Amino acid sequence: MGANSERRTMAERKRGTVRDLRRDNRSVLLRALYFGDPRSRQELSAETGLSPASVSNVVRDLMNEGIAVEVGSVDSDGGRPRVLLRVNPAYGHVIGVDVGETRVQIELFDLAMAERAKADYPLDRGHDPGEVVTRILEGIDAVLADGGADPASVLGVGIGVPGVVRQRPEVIVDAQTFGWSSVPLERLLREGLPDGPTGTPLPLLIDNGANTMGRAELWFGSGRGARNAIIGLIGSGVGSAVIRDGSPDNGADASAGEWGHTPLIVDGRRCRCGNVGCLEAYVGAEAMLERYVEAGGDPLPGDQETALARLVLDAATPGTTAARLVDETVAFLGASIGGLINLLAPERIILGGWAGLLLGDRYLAELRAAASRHSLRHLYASTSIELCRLGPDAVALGAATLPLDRFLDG
Amino acid sequence: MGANSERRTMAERKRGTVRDLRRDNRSVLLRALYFGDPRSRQELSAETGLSPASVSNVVRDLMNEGIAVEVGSVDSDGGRPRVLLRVNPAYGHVIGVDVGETRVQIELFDLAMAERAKADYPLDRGHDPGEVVTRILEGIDAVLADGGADPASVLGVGIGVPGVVRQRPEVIVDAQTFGWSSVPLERLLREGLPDGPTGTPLPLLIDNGANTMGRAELWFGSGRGARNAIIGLIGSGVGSAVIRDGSPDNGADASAGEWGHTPLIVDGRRCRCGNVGCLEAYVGAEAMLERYVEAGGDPLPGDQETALARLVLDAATPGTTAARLVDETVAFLGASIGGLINLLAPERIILGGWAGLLLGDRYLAELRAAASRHSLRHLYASTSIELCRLGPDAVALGAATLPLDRFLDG
DNA sequence: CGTCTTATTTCACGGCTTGATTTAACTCGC
DNA sequence: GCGAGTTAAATCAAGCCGTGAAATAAGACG
Repeated sequence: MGANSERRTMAERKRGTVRDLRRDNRSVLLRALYFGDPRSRQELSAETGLSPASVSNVVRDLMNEGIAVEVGSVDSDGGRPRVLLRVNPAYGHVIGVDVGETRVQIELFDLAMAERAKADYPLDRGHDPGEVVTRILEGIDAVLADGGADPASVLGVGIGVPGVVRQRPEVIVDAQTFGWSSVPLERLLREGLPDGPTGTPLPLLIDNGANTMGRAELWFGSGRGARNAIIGLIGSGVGSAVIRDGSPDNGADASAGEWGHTPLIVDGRRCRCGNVGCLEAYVGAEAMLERYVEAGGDPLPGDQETALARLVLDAATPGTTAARLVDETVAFLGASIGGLINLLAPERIILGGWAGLLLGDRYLAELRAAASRHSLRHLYASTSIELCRLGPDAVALGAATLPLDRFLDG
Repeated sequence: MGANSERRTMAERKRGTVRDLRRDNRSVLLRALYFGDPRSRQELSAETGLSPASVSNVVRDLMNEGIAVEVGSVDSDGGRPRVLLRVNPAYGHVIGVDVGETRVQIELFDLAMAERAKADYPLDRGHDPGEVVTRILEGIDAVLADGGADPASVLGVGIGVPGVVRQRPEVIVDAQTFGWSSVPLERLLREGLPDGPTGTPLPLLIDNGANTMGRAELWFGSGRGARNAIIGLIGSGVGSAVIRDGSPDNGADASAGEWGHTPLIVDGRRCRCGNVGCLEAYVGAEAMLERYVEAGGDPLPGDQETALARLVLDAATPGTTAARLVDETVAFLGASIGGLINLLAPERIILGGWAGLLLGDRYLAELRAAASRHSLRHLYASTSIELCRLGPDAVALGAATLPLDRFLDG
C-alpha cells in the first residue's frame, strides 16, 4: 500500500546512519539552547534526555564552530559553578521579507532575532513580479550594507508572499488578488542573490505570508509553547495558518489555510474570490465596510483602516447600524472559529491582522462566547482563544524564522 | 520559548542512542515489508535507503523472531536468484472492535488483516458503559476461541467508539448522542483483559470510530498512498477523520474531526448537538429525512436506511420534492467539502458512511462540481474526491490497525 | 565444467552514546 | 589558610550500529 509516497518518504528520509543520529541530537540540543534562557550543560542534559557526556561533546563542537558561547556562571551550593550557555547571536544573520499588498519590507536579524537593519519599498508602480523581485534584491543589498553584515554570514532568506504557494517541483506563487499567476518566484530571485556562508547560493525559502506570520506568533508571540494552533489573520480579507505539531501544515504541496474562503452561509453574499457565502464575504474589513453601506450606513471616509476603526468605534453605541453590523460580524467570526475547533481541536486559536485586532480588542469575550456556542463542549474547553501579540513586522519576522528553522536542524 | 511542551517533547522523544537507531531502521524495513508485495533484500535496500548489509542484519533478526519469512525466489538474468521476503501473517493477531450505535462488533485478524473470527452483539439493552464493556470482553473471548488463537499471540486490541475520545491523562470517552459522559473506557476494560504476548496486559488502543474507519480506508481502501487526506463519514450524522502525514490528526489531546458540527448556515436549522446551522443539521440521514418532511414530503416508511434509500431513488425524478431536497443537500455537502479543501489542501477527500455512499454513488459528479465552485482553483486541482471502498467492517478493521501500527513501530 | 553474473553475507572500521571514573572549581567549617 | 565536602564538567572504555569492501552463495550459459 501507499507504495509511491511510502517509498519516496523512505528514500528521502535522512536518518539511517549513526552519523545522522549525531545530527539529530545536535539539532535537539541546539533548539533547546535557542529557545530558552541560558542554561548549564547539566540542565540541558535533563531537558533533552541526552546523557551529560553527549551534551558535553556536542556543546564542545558548537563552541568550536562559534555557534554556542559561555555566558557567565551561577553558584551551586558548595560545588563547582554551572557554566551557562547560549546561542551566539552574532554567529550569523537571517533575512526576512514581507511582500505585502502595498509595500515590500526587508529586515535583517541576528540569530537572536534582534533587528539589525530594515528597508521598505512602496509598491506604487504595481505588483509586477519583476518589479517586486528588483525591490527584494535591492532591499537585501541595502540591509546587508546598513547592518554591516557580510553576505557570507547570512544563513538564508525567508519570504512571505500573498496567495497560494506551491513548493514542488519548484516554488510557484499564485495570488489572484495580487495579479500573480504561476509566478516562479524562486527562480526569478535566484539569479540576483549573493552567495551564502558555504559559497553556494543563499538558501531561499518562500511561504504564504499568513504562514510566516503564524510562525512568528508561534515562536515569539501568543503561540509560544503550543504545538497545535490556528492563527487567524483578518485584514482586508481573511487568511490563516494551521499549525500542526509545531509547524505550518501545508497540506499536499501547497500552502493551505485559506480560512477566508470556507463557506459560512450557503448562497450568501458574493465574495471577491468569485464564490458566494465565504467567511471573507462577511468578516474581512472590505466586506464589513461594504455590508455597512448595504445595511444603510453612510460610507465612511478615509482608507480602509481609518474607516473600519471608525465603524468599530461607532459600534459602541447600542442600536446603531454600526453596532448591529459589528455584532453580527462578531457572531459570524465566532461561529467560524467554533467550526475550526470542532474540526481541528487546536490547543490555541490566535486572532490577528489589523482588522482582527481591532475587533478582538473590544469583542474578545463575545467572540469566545460565540465560538463556545458553535463548538462541542469538551473541545472548546481544551482550546484557548487569544490575540496576536506581535506588531506589523510579524510577517517579515516569521519569514526570517524559515532559514533559522533550517539552521537549527543542522 | 515553548519551554513546557518543547521540553516534554524532547524528553519523550525516543531516539537518542545508537540503539534507537536500530529500532527506527527496523521499523522502516518492517513497514516496507508489510505494505507491499514480497520483495528481495536488494529491493528493500533500494527502497529504504539502508545499505544491503543492514538490510541483511535486520532481516536476519526479523526471521529469527518469526516475523519475516522467505517466500519463494525469482530468477535474475544469470545470477543468484533473489529470495523474496514478506511478513509472516501467522506471527500474531490483532483484534478490532467497532462500538456502533446499534451493535458491538469484534473481529480477529491475522497480521495480513485476513479475518479469522468475528462476533456481533446487538445493543438492544441500551448503551450503558458496563453493558458495552461486558460485550466487548465477551466478544474478545469468543473470537479468540473461534479463531483458535492463543491470547499470547495477540498484539493488541483496537477499539473504535462514537464521540470524542480524550487520550490524556487516561482515555475518556464522551458521546452525547450515545449517552456517555466522561466514560473511562480503558480503565473499565483493563480489568477483564487477558494477557498479551509479553505477559503484560494486552495493549488497548481507543479512538473515535470515524478515525479508525479513516485508518482502514487509508491503509487498505481509497486512501492508499495518500499522506494527507480527509475521510468524511455520513451516516445518521456526519463525522470525519483528518489524516495528516499518514495518521489521524487528533488535535491537542482529543480526537478532532467533528466535521458535522462546522457551521454551514449561520442561524440555520437546529442541530441535535444543540447548536444551529451545523452541516449535520442538513446533510446526515436524520436531517435529510426531517427536512424532507418539513419540505412537504410524506414521511417515508421503514428504518433510516430504507427511508433514505427511497428518498434518493425518488430524487431521480426531476421536479419532485425529493429531487429538490437531494439536490440541495448535495450542494451543501459539496460546499462544505470545498471549504475543507481551502482550509486543509488535502491530496484526497474520501466520502463514506452508508448515507454518504448512497449519495456518492449517484451524485459524485455533482459533489465534485459543487466542491470546485467553493474552493480555490489551484487547491481544488490538487485534490481528488473519491468514495470509500471498504464495507461495513471498516471501523473494526481500522481499529485493528491501531495495535498493528504500534507493532510496526517495533 | 569453468566463467560470468547477480544476490547475500561477512568483516573490519569509523562513529556514536553512555555509565563510570576523573578532574575541575567552588563552599564551608575549623 | 587548609582540608573535607559538594557539585559540574570532561574523559575514557565499552558496547552497538551502519557501511563499504571483500568474500561467498547460487544460479545461467556456453
